[in-house]
Amino acid sequence: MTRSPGHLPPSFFARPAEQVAPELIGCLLVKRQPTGELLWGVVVETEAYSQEEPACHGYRRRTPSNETLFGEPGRFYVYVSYGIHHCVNVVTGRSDWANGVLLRAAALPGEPERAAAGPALLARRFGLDRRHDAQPAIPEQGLWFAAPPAHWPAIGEADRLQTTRIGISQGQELPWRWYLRRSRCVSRRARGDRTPPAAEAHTVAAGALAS
DNA sequence: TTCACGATTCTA
DNA sequence: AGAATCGTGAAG
Repeated sequence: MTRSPGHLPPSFFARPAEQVAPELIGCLLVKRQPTGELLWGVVVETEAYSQEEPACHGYRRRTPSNETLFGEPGRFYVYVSYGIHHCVNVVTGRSDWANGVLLRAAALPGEPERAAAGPALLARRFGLDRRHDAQPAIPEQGLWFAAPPAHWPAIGEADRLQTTRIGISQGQELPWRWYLRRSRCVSRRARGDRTPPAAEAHTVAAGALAS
């Protein structure tokens, strides 16, 4: 079924966003280019959103623009931010329940560290826009997630920092943001995080693997 | 039809 | 710290 090794199946996303979001850290976002080449990056920062809290796009009502968030898990939900930017989510949970994980940053092999440091930059780098909205995250569609290669060092609880979400005015108390501590590709570090941002094992590993 | 507001980013 | 910039939802 899975032609692509490590492909995260739709069932992976059929759980609450706050459960999926931390597990997505370290996974690969992969896009098959028109040329056939693969563009990929390590997900280093995510946020969870859920219908019952006010920061969620599905908090108020179901509309044409947030419809995907209410749909099947395992699809991309792409929305326009500030009229200019695009932000990419993967839908989680179950149908008829607005639930999803925002992809906030990724580390790309052989590219500037901050090329995808932020949700809009990530979307731009991967060339994603509203046309990708509602698209299933499967290899057959050309855009999907893969588990970290088995020979990479496993990411544990201690490698992730859990903190509050960014850029929202409501629901700021919820600790629903996670990022890879050592990564330099994170959009913004949490206040009080004094982890030396020097070590970037996974970024380096990614670069090495690409060559 | 009009208005206010961002799940952001870049610059000073 | 502040501006840029425009799609979208709620109000009128």
